[in-house]
Amino acid sequence: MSKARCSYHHGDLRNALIVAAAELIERDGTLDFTMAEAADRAGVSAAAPYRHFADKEELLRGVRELAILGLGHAAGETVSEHRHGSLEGILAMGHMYLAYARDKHAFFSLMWEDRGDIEERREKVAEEHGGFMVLVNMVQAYCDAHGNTEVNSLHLATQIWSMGHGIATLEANQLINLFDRSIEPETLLDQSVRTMLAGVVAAAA
Amino acid sequence: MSKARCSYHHGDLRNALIVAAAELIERDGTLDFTMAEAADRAGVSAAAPYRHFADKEELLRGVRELAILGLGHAAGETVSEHRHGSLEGILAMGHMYLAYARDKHAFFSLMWEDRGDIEERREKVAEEHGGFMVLVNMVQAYCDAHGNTEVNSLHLATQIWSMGHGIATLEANQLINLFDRSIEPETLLDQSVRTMLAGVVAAAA
DNA sequence: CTATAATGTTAACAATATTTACATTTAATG
DNA sequence: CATTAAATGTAAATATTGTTAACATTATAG
Repeated sequence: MSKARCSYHHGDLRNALIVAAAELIERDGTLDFTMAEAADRAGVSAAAPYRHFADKEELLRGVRELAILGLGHAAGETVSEHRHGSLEGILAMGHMYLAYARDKHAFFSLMWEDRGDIEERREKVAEEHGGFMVLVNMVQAYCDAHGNTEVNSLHLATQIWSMGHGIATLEANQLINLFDRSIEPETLLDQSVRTMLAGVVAAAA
Repeated sequence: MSKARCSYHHGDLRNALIVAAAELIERDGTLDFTMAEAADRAGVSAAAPYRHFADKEELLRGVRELAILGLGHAAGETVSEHRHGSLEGILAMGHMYLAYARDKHAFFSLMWEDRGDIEERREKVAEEHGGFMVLVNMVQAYCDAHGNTEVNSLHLATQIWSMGHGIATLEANQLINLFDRSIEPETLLDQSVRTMLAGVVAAAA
């Protein structure tokens, strides 16, 4: 039972469908692909997906997991490229986030878009907490290096995440530069992160 | 041609449909209401809406306008209740934003959720720029009052908006307190806004 | 008062998610 | 190995919903 297309049975349809759906989402930039097309792309009939997913929503959940993993992976890459606890590392993390939101836009929104299954998504993100925890550690290291042991790095990291997330979503809706076309998302983010971290350093003095 | 239900003609169907849709969205917390139900609620047949809206998307746009206006109105209320240029005013603005996102959740997401008509939404928001401009003015006044004439208040206001927006959307997905249930969105926002504004004051010194 | 534009109605239509009844393969069991 | 149950596919039918078409009624301009 390898991944060969013996004839009748697919062998790994569940994953094939998730990948197919992901491709369609990337291609069209929306979540409006049809089950039939995803099935077709995986080489099966339109009803086959229902052997693996209760409904389209469940298939989307599968894709979402993929997206969450992808972001977590990118976070890992980023942190490995910078000195631990460095300002540059934290800023790079922000840039990675903005880039992901831009380049994998449909994936990015899928991750947060509500479809009633908030609790389930929350669990997924928590489970694959690598991404966020990486940031928390970087922030912690930064604070340590700057002599502030008082700061709650989890709170501070959450603020940084929020800022990045807010900028990313407003940018996606072209609202970040509503009244000033020259605004650069990365600049805006860098600036505010610097200010927040400077606040930490100042408090330590 | 008053608002009486003479019999055949409704008189103000377009608005009635927008209100009906808004009610359904509030009731269910999703955008999945059916055209038929909205029409029914307005007392007309299922096909009638198409005399006023090309498709469901266009009706949604109508509701979105309502939501944007509502937020702008709340911003006006908030600013009028606080001393111009005061820190409290800016913080209150943030609290209002978080409250709106919580209390009118479906409206809030509808405002930003992409459905391909980003440019159109961008225009709507720009048109009804009251809300954001109110914040820009408050920030400007704050900076003036604290002797910093260098700061770009538009940039700073955009950062504050982004932070509020990020916190609001992460909270909506229950991610703001993923690893620390005790985190309070308003506290987090207040704290970061204070830090950003303090940065401005420090730079002026 | 009449012609026309607006606005509603009912009855199809079309696209899609989903279910049903049946087919084929795999895997477990004796 | 033979048999059978569980998985996994298929094709055809169903249900929901957005949308259009053909026709009816009202309002309004001239």
